[in-house]
Amino acid sequence: MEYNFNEIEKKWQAYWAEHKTFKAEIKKDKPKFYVLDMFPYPSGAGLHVGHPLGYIASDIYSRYKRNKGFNVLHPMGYDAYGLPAEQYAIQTGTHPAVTTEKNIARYRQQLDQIGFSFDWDREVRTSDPQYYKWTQWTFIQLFHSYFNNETNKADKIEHLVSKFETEGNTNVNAATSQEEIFTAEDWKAKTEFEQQELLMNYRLAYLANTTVNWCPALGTVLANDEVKEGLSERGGHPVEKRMMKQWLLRITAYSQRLLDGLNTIDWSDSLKETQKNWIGRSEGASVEFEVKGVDEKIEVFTTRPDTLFGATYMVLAPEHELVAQITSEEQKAEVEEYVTWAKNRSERERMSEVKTVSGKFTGGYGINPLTGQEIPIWVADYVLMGYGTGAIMAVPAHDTRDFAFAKHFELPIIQVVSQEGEEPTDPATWEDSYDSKDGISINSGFLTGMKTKKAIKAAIHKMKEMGIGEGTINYRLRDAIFSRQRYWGEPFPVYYKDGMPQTLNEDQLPLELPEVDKYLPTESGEPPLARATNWKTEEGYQLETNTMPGFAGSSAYYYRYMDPNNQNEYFSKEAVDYWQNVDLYLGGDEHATGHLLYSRFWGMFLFDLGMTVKAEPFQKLINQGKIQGRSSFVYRVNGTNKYVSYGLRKEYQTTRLHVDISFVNNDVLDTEAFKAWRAEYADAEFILEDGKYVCGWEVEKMSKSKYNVQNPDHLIEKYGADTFRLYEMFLGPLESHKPWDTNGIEGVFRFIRKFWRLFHNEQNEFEVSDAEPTKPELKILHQTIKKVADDIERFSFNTTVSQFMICANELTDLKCNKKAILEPLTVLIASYAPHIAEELWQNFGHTESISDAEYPKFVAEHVAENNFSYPVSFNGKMRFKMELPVTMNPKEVEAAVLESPDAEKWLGGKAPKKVIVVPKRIVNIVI
RNA sequence: GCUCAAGUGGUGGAAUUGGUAGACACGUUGGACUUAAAAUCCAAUGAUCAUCGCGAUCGUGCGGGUUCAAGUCCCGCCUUGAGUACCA
Repeated sequence: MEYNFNEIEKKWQAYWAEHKTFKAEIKKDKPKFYVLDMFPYPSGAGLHVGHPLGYIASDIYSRYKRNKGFNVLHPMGYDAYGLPAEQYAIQTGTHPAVTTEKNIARYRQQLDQIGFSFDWDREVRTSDPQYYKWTQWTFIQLFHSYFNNETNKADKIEHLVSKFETEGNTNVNAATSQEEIFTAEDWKAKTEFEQQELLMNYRLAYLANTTVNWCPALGTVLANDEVKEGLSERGGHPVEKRMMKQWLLRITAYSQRLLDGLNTIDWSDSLKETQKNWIGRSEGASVEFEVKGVDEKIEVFTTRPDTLFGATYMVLAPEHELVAQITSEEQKAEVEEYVTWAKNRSERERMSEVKTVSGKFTGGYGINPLTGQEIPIWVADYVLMGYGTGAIMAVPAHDTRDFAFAKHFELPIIQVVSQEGEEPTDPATWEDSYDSKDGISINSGFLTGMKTKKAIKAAIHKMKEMGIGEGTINYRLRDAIFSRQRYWGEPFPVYYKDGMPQTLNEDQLPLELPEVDKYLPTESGEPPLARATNWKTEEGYQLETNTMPGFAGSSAYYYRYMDPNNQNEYFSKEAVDYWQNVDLYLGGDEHATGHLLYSRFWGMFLFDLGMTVKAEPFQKLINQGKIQGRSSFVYRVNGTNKYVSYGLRKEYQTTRLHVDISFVNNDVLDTEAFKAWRAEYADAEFILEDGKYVCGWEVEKMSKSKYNVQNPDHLIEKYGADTFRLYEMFLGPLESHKPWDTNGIEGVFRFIRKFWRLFHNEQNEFEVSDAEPTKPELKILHQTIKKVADDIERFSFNTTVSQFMICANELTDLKCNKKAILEPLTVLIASYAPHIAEELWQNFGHTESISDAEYPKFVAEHVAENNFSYPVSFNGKMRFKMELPVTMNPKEVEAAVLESPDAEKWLGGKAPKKVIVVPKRIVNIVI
């Protein structure tokens, strides 16, 4: 074999490992560059061709930056805690640590054979006590912190306590769920238990009784981002709402900073948009409504205080605390029944019934503070307890949902917004609500005649004056539920003393995950950790039995990589001062609202503690697209065991069946392999076209059940890692989703062998010449130097591969085997195909790794041309080309073109109306 | 429903600032080499028309518009994918 990739690749992988070629160290004289991949969860299935796509791109970028003179940090590790290993443990009794270890070994072996430039000395695993010690440590800091809205950052809870001792909470502006105002005397009068309970309303990590997403099948609660369409993201099990006492992180305190920070980072617009929507900021006003005959006020949130005059009824969420108090005797039974029904529905049921209107009248009345009018109070599940205050004023004329509700229950509708110069019509005749963000107030007392924007301001001003409301900002973002009733996660560094949670001392960390007899909840429904014997502190206090969620360990691993073996602190000041933050982060977009939001929050908190130097952890972020499978199909003639070829299938009644892509080559089925596949196909008969059985195909998700999984191990065995790397990049733009084409890899394999032949004679001996390069040879080299650098910088990896092909084709045509050309070319390709590059580099006589080589300098003269071939268009249509010196000015070009015989033919004797000359681009003649 | 992204040959895709549409590959067809196959090399390959070695017309989802010039910018639609789901 001429190009023995197997031998070459093994040789260089061993070399890199042995010489620790990619070990990153702080080098203050060199600029740093931190390239990070989202670390994988090591699943049992191993990698398929989709997984390494991002790793290859980031590896190319890392190697390129290294050649460009940067000190590159490019680490890898494992997000080792997770549900699959635990589910497997429940079924088989195998400890999740064992499964995880095994899967990691397999991942490592698969990663190694692709030839990545990771610094493996920096590997982290979230399930390693030396790692999760710092996850626990951060939790303790969060517990002892609150968010000061005055300084807009986290502060020590002790500072808050001393304030309470001197002046109570009257002047405290903090992110809190504490509503009640108290004085210093009140504070001092409280028992320690009461004080601790109150502080929970301020802590950034706090314990609270709250509505959670409970997943019975997984036996745990889930965070909002772990629930997709009412089902658990992992496993797709139904999720329901439940009240439970849980740990939460007060991420909502950072809502505004999380929003503002988006303007400072280089992420895709769509990802920023997703985060913006998830944070969901809306400006509006809170308004108090008095309740007739009850000494309570209902606070509502509205974005349209200008429509207050159109509020004809109010709605409380079924869970609203005032429902029982407001409900009249006559309505009591009905309302109670409704509330019970609404509370007991699963999320999925609730969502599928979005279009059906339901609700009950409570019998109570609220008083419109501006009109003094009594309006009925309803309870309905279209109002959510989780947003705003869980109560609304309904303006049916101008809100779609209120309109539908009012129509259904025949409640009055009053129009209060109109368009300028438009006559108001009778709302009773409307088909839809009039949702105008931009109009003129009508029927609205002092607001009448004002434009919406002004009316909103005026309404807020008036309400403030009356002391019934004020302008407020609401966020959709909810605090993150941080407890999981699972085994395989970080234990909380928390114990309970007299019913109140206390944190362990930092010197007691890590609190290691205990052994349990079964990975299931106890008989009494407590989490698995309750099974651990003596799960108590030395003093005998009960330790927390919940564990932390998946995002705990992944929220700051990027900082730990900077100093992964530090025994004394999370990471040293020196390390973080040098490495700062991640310059380039690559990963899937499924983490848009989970990991990427929690990480930013976690990073901001560490920044507030003064531990880091950048508020945003990931400066540039790229989401690589998914690689889809290309499924193949056979067409079985119904009721027979005959299979008809794709082109003839219309002549029969057929059923389309997936067939394993390993039996299919260029859409032609290996019928013998197919017959051998399964017993039921052993006697299969085929109706062929042109002597072949042609399969149909479709692009689908890559999955086992569709028999379209491409295994990287097989491809690397067949073509080598360098070809595999090049082909993954050649498939298309990094960020777009694209199908894996089984056939295309052959073309890249052809290219790499062609490339190899440039350096070798017919006996496959390395042979390059010392001759001076010619102008065309220098031209293609320098074009390539420029194109490759430009394309890598803009993450256009597919076009770089094309350029390598163009370059190799051209040098082959020129029969160029000159060292002066091929040696720099080797450096250019080193980031994409590192093994072959190292081998050739060594043959040139180098003793150092090519990763230390300098990226070749681009010399513009080499690509400069004396002439430019002008495309000449007539009325925008290209008709002919004309070669002219680049030194000609537009006037001269125009003259030269008009004089040419070609132009004469197209002009047909007429004088051109206008001639446009763009130097070195185009000539356009208008006739 | 709302938000975002994307629609270019038989296929993956290229065209970076409005300036030669289809680079580079795959596939297909024909040819060379070979006992044969593989490998390799050469040629053709958007569609239609053509007195097919001159050429012409059409062509980047659809319909308009701006411009000397539009795949690229603007307006309206269609389709696909993703996210979100009563957010007041």
